[in-house]
Amino acid sequence: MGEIEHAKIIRIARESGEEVVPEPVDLAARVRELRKARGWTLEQAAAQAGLARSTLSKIENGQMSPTYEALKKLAEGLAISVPQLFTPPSKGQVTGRMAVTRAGEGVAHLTTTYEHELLANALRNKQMLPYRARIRARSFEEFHGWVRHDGEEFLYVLTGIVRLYTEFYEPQELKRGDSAYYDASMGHNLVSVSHEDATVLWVTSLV
DNA sequence: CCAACCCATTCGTGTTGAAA
DNA sequence: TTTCAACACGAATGGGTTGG
Repeated sequence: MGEIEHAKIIRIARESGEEVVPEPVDLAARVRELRKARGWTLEQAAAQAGLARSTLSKIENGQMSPTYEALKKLAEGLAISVPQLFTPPSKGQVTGRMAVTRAGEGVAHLTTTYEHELLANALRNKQMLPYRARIRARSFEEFHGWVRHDGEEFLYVLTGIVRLYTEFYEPQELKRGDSAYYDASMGHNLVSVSHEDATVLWVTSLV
């Protein structure tokens, strides 16, 4: 049961990001938006792209449609790909997001094997899923098979001692301060071996 | 208040490629 | 070849802010 719940919160987190409908976006506005997002002036952006600022101005005002060469330079200067120039920005891509979660104020999510405290839960559409977990499981048998999902996972032991079972490696005993990083598509289950339930910081990538 | 500045836009010109 | 349209540039212009 535990592994199902575990997989579920990850899936929910993954799906909570709003889907972006690809709609035609006009290049002019997009370029200006990208430039502004970096806090650049026309001069700075033009220097980055290797274009004249007047040219960039015209592009942003729809007075000129750039050649493919200019588009390539522009994309390079803005450190993005050419296709991204025509892709409307996803909502969460706005720079400067932040979420602070005070100790013990994460969103609780209980399972038979783990007690999850989701951190930065207010932040939607994020690339990582951080949570603190209390490991209640004491033996591998408490899980029904391997826990596995997409993405990569980072694990840092906060208190106690855990044993990390993985599909392809020998079980690892990890104590406070130890950490592990692994592909989450590889089966992975965690149990406490210390007298008290261990707690760990887990970060799962949602990409 | 005005000078000095910064930034964005507009203007005038050179270049290039395609059509007549 | 001449003509025309479009791109790109630097210089000039205009709007807005800051400091004396």
